[in-house]
Amino acid sequence: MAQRPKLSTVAEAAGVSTATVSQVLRGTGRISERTRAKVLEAVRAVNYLPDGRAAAMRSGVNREIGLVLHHLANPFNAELVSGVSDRLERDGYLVSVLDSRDDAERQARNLRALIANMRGGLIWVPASGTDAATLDLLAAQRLPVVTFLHRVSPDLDHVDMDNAQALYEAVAHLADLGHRRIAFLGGTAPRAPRTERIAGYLKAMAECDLEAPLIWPCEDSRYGGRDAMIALRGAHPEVTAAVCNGDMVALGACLGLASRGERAGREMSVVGFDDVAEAALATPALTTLSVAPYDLGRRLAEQLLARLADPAAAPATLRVDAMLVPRETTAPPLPR
Amino acid sequence: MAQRPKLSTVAEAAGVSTATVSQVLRGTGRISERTRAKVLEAVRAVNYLPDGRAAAMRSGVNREIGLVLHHLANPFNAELVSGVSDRLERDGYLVSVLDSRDDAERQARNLRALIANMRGGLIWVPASGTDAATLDLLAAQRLPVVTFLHRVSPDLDHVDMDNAQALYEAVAHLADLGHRRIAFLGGTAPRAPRTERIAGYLKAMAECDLEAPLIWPCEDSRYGGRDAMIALRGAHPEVTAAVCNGDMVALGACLGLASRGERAGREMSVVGFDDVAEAALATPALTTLSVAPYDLGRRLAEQLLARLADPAAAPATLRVDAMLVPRETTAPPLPR
DNA sequence: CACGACTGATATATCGTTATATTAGGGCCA
DNA sequence: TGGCCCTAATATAACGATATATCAGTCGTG
Repeated sequence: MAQRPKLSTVAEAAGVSTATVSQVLRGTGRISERTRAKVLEAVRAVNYLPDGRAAAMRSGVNREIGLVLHHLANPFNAELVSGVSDRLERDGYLVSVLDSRDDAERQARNLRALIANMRGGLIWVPASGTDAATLDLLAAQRLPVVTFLHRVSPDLDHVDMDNAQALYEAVAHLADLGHRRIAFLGGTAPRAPRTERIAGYLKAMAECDLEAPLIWPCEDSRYGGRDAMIALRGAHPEVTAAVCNGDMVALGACLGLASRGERAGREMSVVGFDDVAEAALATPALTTLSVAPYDLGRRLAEQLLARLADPAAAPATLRVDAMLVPRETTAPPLPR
Repeated sequence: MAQRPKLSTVAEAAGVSTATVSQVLRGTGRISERTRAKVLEAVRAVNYLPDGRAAAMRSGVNREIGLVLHHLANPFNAELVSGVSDRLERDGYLVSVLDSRDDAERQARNLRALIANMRGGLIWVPASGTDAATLDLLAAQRLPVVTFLHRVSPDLDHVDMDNAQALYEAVAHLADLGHRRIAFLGGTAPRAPRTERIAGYLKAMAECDLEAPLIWPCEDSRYGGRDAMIALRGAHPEVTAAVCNGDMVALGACLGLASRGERAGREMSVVGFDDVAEAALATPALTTLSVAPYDLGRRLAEQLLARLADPAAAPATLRVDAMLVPRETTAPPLPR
């Protein structure tokens, strides 16, 4: 059997030159209706699909975009991928996703591989521990990059959520319900999103005139949240509400309460962060801070398109607001 | 500032020819230690990263693999991605993921785009409604392809799980516990995995001498499972156990029971399928059929590597067994 | 000291496209 | 009928790498 059909295969089949075929497919140059039809027929006959690499190499334009995520398993990120893809596919780009699974070394490998295979742009949710060498490498390639969540360089476009504002809102909501002792649950590393959230938490605790703040670190997972909540209930029974560093922690916290025969929204109020699909469906449904991951993805894509359109523009920073979505895990505290 | 560094940039910096640089980097030819060192130094100095497209084009080998999934949001698939990536990255391949979100048209676009950008191979979990034109296109490119879950062509390597065996095992387990009326819950389309599962279910129902089978279709999601379970309990209160077409349906079913004040593993036994990460953590923990998605991904990768090594080999079919993982949602039926 | 064998580097063709220049052939007008 | 313009197609040179052939030297040896 034959090899993969190429431009010359089509040209032969149609009895014209390769240049003509290319012009027909690209819609450039002057081509008679008769030849155009002949060429298109030949394209169909041999099942021709152009080699984008060769085309990109010659023309210098590249419609492949890399999307490097720190953690694909989180449903939040799957939504984000959809938002990014839909927007970029609309403009004819191909988005390919890589998961660095929060491993800086894997991430560095991924980025190198993407650059080597010449993606035309990059949307990047950096993992913790991203090092300078990786950044230098990126900078040297002058690749359009938009980062999200964790800013790694002042030279790159960045989209961020207003973590402090979000936590402030969450605490204020709990204070309104009558809570006085509110803990912050989750995370361990002193990385940007968490420190900002803690700043917002502390600010709200101070301004709403609440009792002393309590920060309770734990792994950002369902496991971590469950164990942390169990430990917290044991150590500080006077705490009546917790704001969490992510929905996974919050859902874990609810499990922890359940394992003690308690219930989120009764003995203890719980607020999550992210609004993963599961949050609305859990029993009880989780009150959380939402950033609409699909829309966020769209905005990331649009920022990248803007950068591609004008590579010389000054680095932009977009800030997306989080909104409180009250559900069943927050309620007034039980009378003591 | 300069453009992206290329081979000639390095060559100039090192004062040698481009051919020499290429030979140093590829480790071919005869190069003195002195020049080698000089070249490597220059590579570092200009932050050079080779253009894989040009290299692939000239050398004819391609270390990019496409992974097209029907539904990335399912955590099962995120695990699968990890398994595939880890195995292929070990051999120096780059895996890029595309999510067709169960949309045949999007999937066709994705596949075309991947071929156009010359992936060297493809691991594919086909969406429902995959059409013949897409298959012809793939066939014409002679691209090494391994499919999973849903066989679309006898000419392609395929990895499958033994759905019938799995369901048989699930029903037998419930029968051992003393259940006599067991329903099959989930799915709507008459597609391969579901029909095979139903076949296994029916076989077990007959052979274990159980009451008449009951197939209750619903959307394969948490929503679908919840609503279906609520409806099922209303319509057939005599049914004491359900085997589900996926963990999402099963988890939804548990939510449905909870909303009625009932509990999976007490009023009703529930068995899932997939063993998503959440299954072990849910309350109650979900009994399910596991196919170890990470291992599965590894096997898919290995099948693809085998195909790449020998493109002429006859199409292979691998079958991976599912294992029952008993947890808390299955128990003997309540005495009537 | 002429010749071959070997070493270390370079020159050149090629991969499949696209961009640009060029050519062949009509038609129109002076 | 010669000159000019226009159309429709082709010829050719890139893009950035690699594979292969080739070329200078150096050395050993009869």
